[in-house]
Amino acid sequence: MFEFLEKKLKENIHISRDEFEFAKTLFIPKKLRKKRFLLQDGDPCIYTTFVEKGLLRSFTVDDKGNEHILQFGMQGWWVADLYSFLTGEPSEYNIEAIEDSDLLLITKSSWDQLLNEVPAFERYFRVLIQNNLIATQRRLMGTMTTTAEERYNSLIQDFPDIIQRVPQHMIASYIGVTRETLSRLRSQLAAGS
Amino acid sequence: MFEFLEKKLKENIHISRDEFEFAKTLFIPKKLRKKRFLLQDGDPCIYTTFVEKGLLRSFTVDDKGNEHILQFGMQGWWVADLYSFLTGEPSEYNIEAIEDSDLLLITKSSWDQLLNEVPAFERYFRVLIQNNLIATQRRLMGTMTTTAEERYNSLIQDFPDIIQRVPQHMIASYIGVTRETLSRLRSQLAAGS
DNA sequence: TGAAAATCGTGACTTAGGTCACATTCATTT
DNA sequence: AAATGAATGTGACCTAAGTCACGATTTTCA
Repeated sequence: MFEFLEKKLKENIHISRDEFEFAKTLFIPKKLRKKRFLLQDGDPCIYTTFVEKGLLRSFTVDDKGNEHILQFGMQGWWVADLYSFLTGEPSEYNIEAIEDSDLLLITKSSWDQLLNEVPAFERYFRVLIQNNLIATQRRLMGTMTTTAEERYNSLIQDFPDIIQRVPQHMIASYIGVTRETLSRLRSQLAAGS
Repeated sequence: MFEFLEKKLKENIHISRDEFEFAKTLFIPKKLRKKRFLLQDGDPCIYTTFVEKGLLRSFTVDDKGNEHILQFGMQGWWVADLYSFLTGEPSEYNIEAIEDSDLLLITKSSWDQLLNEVPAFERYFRVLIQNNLIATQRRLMGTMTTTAEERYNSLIQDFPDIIQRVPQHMIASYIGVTRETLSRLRSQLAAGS
């Protein structure tokens, strides 16, 4: 149940066996079946989630009922609404399983305890958040400087297998266009090659 | 020269006098005059910068020569191209002073030293980056869910004084529209009230 | 102070992507 | 196996924002 978490931690930091055993006591294993929700908007995001296996997405729903995907959470990734997790305020995001998933949940108080008692975790999360910030800044600038087609191509470049695992309308809502636009774009790409 | 840095640190973490004195030795004070550059794209971003006084902006220039602003750096903020700073790769960003500014620069190796020798700084930067990530995620979702007008209103809501200090075409390139679009938008807002 | 450079406004036209509507295929459940 | 719902494709039309062009005003700095 903790294989992938252990692997990911050891890629980034050095922790002792005792520290890892302690960490394991703070996580809550959970299986989440496809199409089930881990978080619904309006509720506070009380867990940060590590994906041991499967695939999640976090997304908002706007006034017109359109979904906008903030993040796909693949194996080895962390998923949460950070703001709600840190403040306890109601979340504006939903988190849903795209595939049957094995998750490791940790509450805010356990997380605080982990950071306080195992300084290596403080560093681990700093690096994690840092990389996430870099990626999010890239994506933000991408929406300002590139076309929908370029963003689609970047996505399949960066995450080739996501196309196989995720329905197209979710890809569309991740790159920031409607499903119709992505559909047309793909048929143009297919014709042009 | 270190007044504002000290203030900002003490808002977030507890550090001893000795630790702060040590930290001070790692920073390089620099005055940067209006319109001068701290970083030009193509060069590696060798410093992370704390703004003691003044105003910076970081921005990219796309193929057509249009500028896109990632960040304004006001008093008490940190500015860098994180990716380039961490990896040493050439930066795709420029950092320029919008006003005459007093800066505190720190190199990667000094920064590493600071994080290793004063654990409170590890936490300080984790929290800083965390808040930046939350804000950047908000801005990203904003570009997908809101109109240019709403983004403009949010900006003047969040940073009322920025309108006075920054030329309009930079505001436009921050919210992700052309200067013409922002100009028209403003005259509509003025007419409608 | 006087010339050069920035900045801003605005009109005419173009365009990428959105909206709405309907049809088809594919998957899921009972 | 039938049926319901999810996912995709595609045509016709619309709209927010971009592009290009020109003038006017304001700053900057030599």
